Amino acid sequence: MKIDPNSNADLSAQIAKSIRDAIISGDLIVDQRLPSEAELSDQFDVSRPTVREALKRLAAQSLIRTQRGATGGAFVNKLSFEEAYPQQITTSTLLLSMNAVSFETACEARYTLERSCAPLSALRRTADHLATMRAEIHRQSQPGLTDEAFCASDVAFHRALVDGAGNPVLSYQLAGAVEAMQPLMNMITFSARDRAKIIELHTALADALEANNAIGGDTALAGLESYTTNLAKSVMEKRKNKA
Amino acid sequence: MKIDPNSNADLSAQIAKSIRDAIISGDLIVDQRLPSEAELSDQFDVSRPTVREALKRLAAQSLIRTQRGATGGAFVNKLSFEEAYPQQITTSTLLLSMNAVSFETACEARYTLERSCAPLSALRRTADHLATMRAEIHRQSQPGLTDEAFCASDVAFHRALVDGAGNPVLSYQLAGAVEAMQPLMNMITFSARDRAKIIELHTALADALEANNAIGGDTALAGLESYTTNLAKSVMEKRKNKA
DNA sequence: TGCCATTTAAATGCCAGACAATTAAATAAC
DNA sequence: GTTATTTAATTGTCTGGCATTTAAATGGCA
Repeated sequence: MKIDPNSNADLSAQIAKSIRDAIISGDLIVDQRLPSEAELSDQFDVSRPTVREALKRLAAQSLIRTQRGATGGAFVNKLSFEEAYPQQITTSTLLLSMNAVSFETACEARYTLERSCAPLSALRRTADHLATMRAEIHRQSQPGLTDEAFCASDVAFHRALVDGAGNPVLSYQLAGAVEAMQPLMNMITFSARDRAKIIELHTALADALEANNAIGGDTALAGLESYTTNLAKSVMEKRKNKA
Repeated sequence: MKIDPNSNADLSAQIAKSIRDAIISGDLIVDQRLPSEAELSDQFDVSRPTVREALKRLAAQSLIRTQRGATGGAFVNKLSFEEAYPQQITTSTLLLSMNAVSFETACEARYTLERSCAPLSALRRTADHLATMRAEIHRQSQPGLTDEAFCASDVAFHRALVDGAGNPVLSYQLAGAVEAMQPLMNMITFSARDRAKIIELHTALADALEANNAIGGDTALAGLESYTTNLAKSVMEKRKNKA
């Protein structure tokens, strides 16, 4: 583990990279204890605060966890899907909002990915997944629901669909695509008629999955995509005309 | 921006969360300058090193960038797809290796997602994408190629396929799924016959995309998936018998 | 006036040393 | 043998300082 004095990166960034590489390459394995901060400062020939900054960088990526006390220290963290989810969602959300991704582009990505999960979900969804979807459909039909709550429920519904495929890698990769849409969806005002149509398509989707009907699921998702896209388009146009 | 003294999290973690929330909510916008480290220590009533640890956490997530000098400071960073790619890939790779995800599961996720991109790619791929795919096919047929280089070229080929869909959100979401497979693929030894078969399927795929033939592309990808899965299965069995 | 060199000030990068808080293990007391 | 106490190791935090970088302010000069 050495440091390049010619690099123009911060010392803490270089140290973090060095340790990160060791984790990725397998030189440091899960639950292995890193040297103490004092030892690391010696090894890298930097001060303890600098080492700490490096460790915080790694902690921010959930690559290590720290424990205080006598047998404490920094340990290589077993990155779990649960931990990775929120990061994935945060990053995806910021990517969309900061890069002015159009509603169409984001929507296309989301539905393209979801439609690829639907056949697997039709095959493997459990009763639990179906129950979640039905519950969310029921919530969506509540009259007093705010637009935001409606969108949140929509996300929960679609997450259940994705999880139904029974592939954690797939669930992880899609978490960003599905959840990051919510801020965009929140910009839309849903009329009672809009909601009824969406609920109808959600019901058709749940029915298809319950019947292990992959083609029906795909049809419903395709319908949702075109309906959502058109809805967004008309809302945007109305807003433009007003302004 | 306040801190909860009852939380058992590090001060630097709390401060990082506070600033991160401000960025996500839009209270801090892209390129906006954060208060200086000294000002932040005053505002949060902590020392400068603690503030710095918080800022390093945010820097590790590419949420801020820092500049030295008179008009320097920490600025909200415009998170770009280019920056997000490596993080996504690192996280995906570690998730697979640390959670003992089976080859089948990872492979299924990868090909499921890729097959969803193929129709769009058949529609929109540019000459550039096709050229990249052809070049990688050519590289794959070089006799002296190591298994690792073969896999790396495989990844590049599939990235071109995904990028051909012309949807940056899709490219980003799939980067993890495609690239994270490489360490798993590297565990396989490819015989000349294996490579020939894979190159044949790659060629069929490129031909289909060139002809805007979505169905042909899907067929080739399905063939690739089953061939890869079976290949991995037989390699694993051989290894098991040896041991 | 206009241009160039110098100085200055503000900010981050880094360091040394110290103390507080936490925790497990070693030790002592009963 | 069990419980209470002490001890030592480690991270968390603070104070204060110096080095480095950079843009802007200043000053000198034509």
